[in-house]
Amino acid sequence: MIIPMNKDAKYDPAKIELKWQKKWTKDKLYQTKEDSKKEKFFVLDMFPYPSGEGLHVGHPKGYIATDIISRFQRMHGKSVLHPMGFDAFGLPAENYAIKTKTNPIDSVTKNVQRYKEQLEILGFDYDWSREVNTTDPAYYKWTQWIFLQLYKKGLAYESFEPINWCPVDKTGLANEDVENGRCERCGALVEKKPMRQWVLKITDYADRLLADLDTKKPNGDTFLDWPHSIKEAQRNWIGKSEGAEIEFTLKMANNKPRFVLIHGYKGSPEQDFFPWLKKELEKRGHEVQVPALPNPENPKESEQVDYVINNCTIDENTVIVAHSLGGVVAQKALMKLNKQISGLVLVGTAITPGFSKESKSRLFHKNFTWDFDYVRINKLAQGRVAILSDTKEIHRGAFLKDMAGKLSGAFIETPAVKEHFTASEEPAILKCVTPTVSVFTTRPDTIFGVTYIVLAPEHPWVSELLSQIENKAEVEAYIAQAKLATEIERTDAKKEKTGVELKGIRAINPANSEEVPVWIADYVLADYGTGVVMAVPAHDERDFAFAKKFGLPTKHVVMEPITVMSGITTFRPDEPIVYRNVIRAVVKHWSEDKYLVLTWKDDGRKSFISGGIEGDEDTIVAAKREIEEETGYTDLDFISYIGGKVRARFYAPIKNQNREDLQQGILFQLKSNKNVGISEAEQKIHAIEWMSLEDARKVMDPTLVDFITVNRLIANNQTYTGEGVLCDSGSFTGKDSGLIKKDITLSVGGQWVSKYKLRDWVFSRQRYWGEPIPLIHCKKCGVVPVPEKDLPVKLPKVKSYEPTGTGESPLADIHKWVNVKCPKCKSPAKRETNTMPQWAGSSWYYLRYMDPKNKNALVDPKKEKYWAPVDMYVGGAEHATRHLIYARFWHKFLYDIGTVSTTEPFIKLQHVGLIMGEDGRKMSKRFGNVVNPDDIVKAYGADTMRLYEMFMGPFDQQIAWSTSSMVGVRRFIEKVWRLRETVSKKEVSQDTLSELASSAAGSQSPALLPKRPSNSSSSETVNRILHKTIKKVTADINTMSFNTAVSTLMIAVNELEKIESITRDQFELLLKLLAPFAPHAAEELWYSVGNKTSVHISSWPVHDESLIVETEVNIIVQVNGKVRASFKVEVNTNDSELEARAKDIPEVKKWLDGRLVKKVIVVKGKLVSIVVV
RNA sequence: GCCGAGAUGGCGGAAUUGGUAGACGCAUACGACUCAAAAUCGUACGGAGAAAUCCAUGGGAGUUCGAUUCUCCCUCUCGGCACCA
Repeated sequence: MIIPMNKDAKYDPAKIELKWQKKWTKDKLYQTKEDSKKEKFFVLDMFPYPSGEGLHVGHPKGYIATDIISRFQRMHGKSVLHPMGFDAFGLPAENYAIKTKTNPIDSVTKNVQRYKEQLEILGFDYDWSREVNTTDPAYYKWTQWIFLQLYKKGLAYESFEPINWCPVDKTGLANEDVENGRCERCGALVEKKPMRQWVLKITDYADRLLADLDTKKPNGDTFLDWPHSIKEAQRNWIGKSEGAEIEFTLKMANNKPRFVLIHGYKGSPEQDFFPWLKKELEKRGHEVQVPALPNPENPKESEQVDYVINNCTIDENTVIVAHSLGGVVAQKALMKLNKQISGLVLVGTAITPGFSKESKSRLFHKNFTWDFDYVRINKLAQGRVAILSDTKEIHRGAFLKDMAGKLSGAFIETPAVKEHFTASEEPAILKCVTPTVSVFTTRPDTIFGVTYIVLAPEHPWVSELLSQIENKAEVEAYIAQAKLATEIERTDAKKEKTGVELKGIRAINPANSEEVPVWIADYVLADYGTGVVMAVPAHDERDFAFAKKFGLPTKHVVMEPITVMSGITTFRPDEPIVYRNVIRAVVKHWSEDKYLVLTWKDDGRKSFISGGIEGDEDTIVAAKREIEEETGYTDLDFISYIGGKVRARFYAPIKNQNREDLQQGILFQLKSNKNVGISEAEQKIHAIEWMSLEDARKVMDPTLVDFITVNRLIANNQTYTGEGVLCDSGSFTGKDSGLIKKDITLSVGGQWVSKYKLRDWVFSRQRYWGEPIPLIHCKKCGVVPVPEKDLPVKLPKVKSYEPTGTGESPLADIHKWVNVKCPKCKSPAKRETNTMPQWAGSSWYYLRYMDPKNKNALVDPKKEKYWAPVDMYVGGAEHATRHLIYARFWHKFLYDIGTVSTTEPFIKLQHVGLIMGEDGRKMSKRFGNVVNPDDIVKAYGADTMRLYEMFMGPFDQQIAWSTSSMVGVRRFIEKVWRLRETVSKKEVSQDTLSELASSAAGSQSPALLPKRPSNSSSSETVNRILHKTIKKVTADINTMSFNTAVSTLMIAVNELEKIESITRDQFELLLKLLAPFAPHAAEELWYSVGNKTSVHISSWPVHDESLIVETEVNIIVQVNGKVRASFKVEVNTNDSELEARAKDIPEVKKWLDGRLVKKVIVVKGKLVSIVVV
């Protein structure tokens, strides 16, 4: 595109830009040092990935901004660190290598070179002596070092769990690399594949990553000055939710063990927990025997053992639970019987005569023998042995732990309700003998509404229970199918729900002891929460959809907040309330899509049919009765209940009483128009009408229950997921659901916990072009870290980069490299062949800029202390939940091990809005809308491009490129150029003037343009213009409002242009303001007026407020809020005079004539607002 | 569905704590300069109207002397998350 430009202009960027770039480099103008006398400023760009395509015009936008900030801060006398580097490991370079069979090192070197050239022509002030490259072994030595530290702290672990696998790129992916079930890089559908991999425990840092987003400074500002949207995206990604973890006991229909409960010394079946445990077990359908052992006060071994053998049924279906000395009896009986049993639970049992903390000797010490064949006991109990120990019994506990070891039994240490398990209820024992599953819920308040529970198909219990499931084949088929489905298929919320009931297993709701069915379904995710959901279809949409599909019941336990009626039915607070259960019936026409609506004759309100339920009358019967009474229709079918229960409080005028109704909606359909008529009394009260639901919605009062009902019918919304008042919830009935969540959790023995959506970081890539993971696998020693002195583990050259898809990277074939000696035992071992993901190197690169050449440490602590943290970080918002989370995670870890001194890496973050193509689409080769910065610089100059990108619009906003609009900023620079000629001649030597002329393009002599006679050539006017500009530009750079900063400069130049001449000092002020934006032009002009050192190391001007103050202000006059006139006045004119002046203006008088002035508002220095009637 | 950001002339956008809506730039029109063109300079530039004046910041209400700005509801656009219990 050809844009008309001033060919005669003396401004020729091609002549000056390269010249200054060379000089700045030669002078090392931008090399920076740790200077303890100066304040530091660390301004950072997200470093680029050098692709083969080079930069397009959108990439430098952020770099221009940081360059402006960097120069601005340098001119403030700060020591500025503004570095640049390259992130070059990863798939694009590797895929290119595969295609061209070249070593990625070569293409990376070439691309980096090209990128640097493109950056250099824009005149950035990077300190290139600090350049880093993630693929440089001297750099990735430290990436590997960080991995080793993570490994040593247990934060890197080997896992064999199924992970996201991209079948095209043939590598595992982190959760963060998957977008909507597809590989973020290539778009292929991601599969679940079990795979050996290295995983970083980022979840250990979830809480801190979340909390520090909001950490406040002492002054109340948040420590992280980040865009709200990025913080929010991170919060979302971490996904903390608080809720309850509650245990549900499972009950099996088959394989019901029978229990023999054996009491201890001085015990009996009526004492301690025995009666309660017996009842609880029987409730679950178990047969229970509790023998009363002879002589409990003075027990003898053989007497008690024989009693058990002779009086109890002990076989392979028997579980023996024995308390205290009963445990000895049980073991002895078992040894004597020598028969297999189903299980043995020893509760606070006795082991030797000296087990108790009481030293006094007891008779039974002698009457019992204290030898046990633990191996045999374990065998007889089929390995199912559990030993319960009360945490309060420290002395006994030590013995029990030892015993558990010998018995190879489960040692369960738990606080008993009463010491030595002597309370009347000891839930720990029950838990031990009955299998339970733990559910996670954020709505424990709805627990009374649970009608089934659902396990994830992968839940470990499912395979454990398989033998006891009646429909085993069906369940296995479902699990197999769930495994086959891709992530995207499984997690599609719109998909119809699937699932299978585990027949023969029931779960017991701990809130009300109700038995509910147990299902597995793939809508429950194995790796979130506990992998088990308590389903409350009445108050959760997913549960409802599932319940509806499989015909599971719905139970409402939360009433919607009360609806408060008005008018004739306004509640009368002083009178008593009658509480009722009420039906609200909607009756559909026999042939049309219309419904019965009543119009109340007293106040004209419209409602559906309603009436109280009498006593224990059936709801449907009550509804039919009311329909007949109020409308006369009798021939109807029940269709369904409508939504949840709604509570309403109102005054019933007909009955003269206050009421609080708990309303249940019911839908009926008429089969015919059969009508028995209604009583005269009813006819007087209301009229009947047929309406469509939409019409009914329009005429019903939005505050009334009927409105909720009709909305539900229209939306077909059957669940109420909000908070409200509980009903049918035992002792919690009537309570506010939002307030008792924790109480209800504790009451069912649950705990209040936090869960996160964030998953651990899958850190292995089965690819070539990445940092080798510095570990060695030894057959004897297992996984052995590479000693730090042997770092870096260099990536070897290979012939084929093709990924293998086997779970190993192509490195596995480089035998020379793979086969090493174990660092520990020196026997033959193999290197880990997985490499690190692309995000590894970028997770800490900002630290290396502080000390890029250090061979002994990642960063010198002194240098780190000086430069950290990053004061300003600019980059794309697309990194919100990957790079920025990973880097924060590593940084916090490095803080924990003392490598860095701050808890957060980036204090201020600003994201760049994308530059789109001229067609509004993303700039891409594919669309052919890519604009190359080199071409733009050639045509307009780097300064024009810089100014234009800043002027386009708000920095963080996405805006389309427009080459034709660039001419405006180019004209602006030319204007500044011409302004140079108005600088008073006597202040600048002729030499420099001619020097400037000679550097100009073309040979035509510039005709001096006729100037308008200036309205004031006084220095004062110029100073006012300049100082206002200093103030605004300074403020705008600080808030990154570059577009208005540029426009402010334009305004200033437009104004200065009108003035005949300005002084050199004044012109220099302008150049300083321009310098960060257009560094070449500013430098050229700066030298041209006689300076010998760079404008970029001059000092930023400070505005003088006294020069800005205007003596005259414009006052606007409003009449009834409309602007009618304005006048100029001295700044300090007082209110009454302002009012008088305003009222005196003819244009104002016109509006005041014949009207009464009601009020006058005077805002000093701004306006007079007159209100008239 | 949930969370976040946004919607202002032909176009990109501006507007301090609510106080003259449309700064600055592009495009357009006219004029000056020129043989002419380009460039430059000047003038105009939201809509309706001859004018007075009226209407205009996605739509609708509200608070206020006064709303682009504050509150509520709705529509649309962009970004993030999404069967997260």
